[in-house]
Amino acid sequence: MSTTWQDEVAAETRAGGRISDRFIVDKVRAAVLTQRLPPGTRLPEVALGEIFGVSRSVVRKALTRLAADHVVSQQPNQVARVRAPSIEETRETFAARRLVEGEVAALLAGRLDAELLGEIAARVEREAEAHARGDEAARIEHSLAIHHLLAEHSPNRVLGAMLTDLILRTSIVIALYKRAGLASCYLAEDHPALLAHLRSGDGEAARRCIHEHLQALEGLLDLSTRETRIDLMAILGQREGAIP
Amino acid sequence: MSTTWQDEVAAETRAGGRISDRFIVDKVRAAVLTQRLPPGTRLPEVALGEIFGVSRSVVRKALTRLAADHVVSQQPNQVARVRAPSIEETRETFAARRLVEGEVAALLAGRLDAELLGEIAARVEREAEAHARGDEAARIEHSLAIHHLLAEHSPNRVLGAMLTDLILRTSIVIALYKRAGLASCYLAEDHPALLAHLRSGDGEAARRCIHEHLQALEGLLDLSTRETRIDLMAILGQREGAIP
DNA sequence: CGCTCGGTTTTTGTATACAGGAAGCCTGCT
DNA sequence: AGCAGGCTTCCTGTATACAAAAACCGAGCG
Repeated sequence: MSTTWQDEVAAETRAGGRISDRFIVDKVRAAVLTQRLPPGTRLPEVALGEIFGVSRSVVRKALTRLAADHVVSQQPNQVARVRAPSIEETRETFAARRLVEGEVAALLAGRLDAELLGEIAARVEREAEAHARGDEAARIEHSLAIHHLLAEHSPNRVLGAMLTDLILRTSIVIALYKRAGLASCYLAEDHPALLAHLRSGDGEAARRCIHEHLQALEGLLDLSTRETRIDLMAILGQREGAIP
Repeated sequence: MSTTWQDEVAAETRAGGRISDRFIVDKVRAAVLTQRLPPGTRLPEVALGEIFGVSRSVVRKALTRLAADHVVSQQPNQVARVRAPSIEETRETFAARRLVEGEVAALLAGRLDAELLGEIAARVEREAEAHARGDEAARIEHSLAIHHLLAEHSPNRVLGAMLTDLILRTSIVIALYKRAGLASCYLAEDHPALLAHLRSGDGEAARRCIHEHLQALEGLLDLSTRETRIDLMAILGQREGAIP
């Protein structure tokens, strides 16, 4: 994704699609996830409007939705900024996701049809391949897809929607707090083990598996309280020109 | 609350406050909770704007936020309508709340300071009094306050925010599906028992208590699948003039 | 050198105008 | 009478203009 947003807008309009708030939400969210938009980045409405070729009305709607998704923070009479979840919030988000995704996995175990199981199995395999060949972007895509499949097919759709939200939020903080030296947050055993439990129908094992998986993932992050780099960035940080 | 919205607007402006989207959100939400706005009610932007004395911009923002809270449904190029959660969604909402509020209660047990415990105890007492004297509105207010106190003071604020949302949603469906003959959804033993567990610090007992409480509450509703009264109302229902 | 005060600039909040789509309605035909 | 088609009317989507608030910048002073 080395293209600029203007290029994508041009491609979209050529393809006959109108630029709507949803388009903007997707692009900004993707940019935050890949850290092309670092935390604290200012997102003025007019600037975004010019980039996407729409008026402030559409941009405002998009920003409101991004705020509801906890991607940006919107305070009255102030510019919207890319949110920088604190270390504490990061821990709490992981804890919440452990609870919710564990329950979803437990509900789902043994109830998956063959097609869905196959889809998950394919993703698990392709994730391992991507990791082996060092393609981190592809690995993340497959890993996210696995968890999104669980969320989308949750028998309890309310929990499923909550899980979708939590997956996004954890992805953001993983990008934020990934230990500098670490090439990848990959745990080779976890996804295959989860798949096995889902297939065998052992709900409690699936729950435990999810729990440990997320615990391990959180452990790979640099959540040292001493170094409050992020808070400083949020307070001082008005690095401009980051809009590309 | 027998006053009309126009009266409340007049009172607010006299008091020096501007009418903002938040004001509208609160009023509509309250009206939905008390069923002054039945499910399916149309909420055209211009009509709301005239009632509250603001332009469509503000109304739109309010409606967007109400949609994010699952109070109204907004589909492209269609009027916003008061949402009518299905029976299935009702069950799923209760299940989600059992999971989340159970965890919050377990986290909270034994960690509450004396002041908060006192506040909860006072609410429990006043709820019983209100029930004894047949003041259902006051009883609901105190009951909601108890659960909101748990949500607000959750050590995990992410879970706390999720619980706040679920409390609202369950309140809506309780109002919707309350068994016709039932005067009140009151379970005399539950809140005092919860308080005792929170005080003693037995987290698992508190979780179980919440679980059973919510299960009992759900049992008091009329969720018979045969009678799809609500779906019909959502489909046919465009009873107008229900705005005041 | 640091701080404060005032003006300027940027940015959001709100209202309004116009265009497009959906729903309802009335007429005319079968 | 029932139904199809077109028309009118209502309602939302988007753009834009103006007002108010906040942020920024620089001069003047301690």
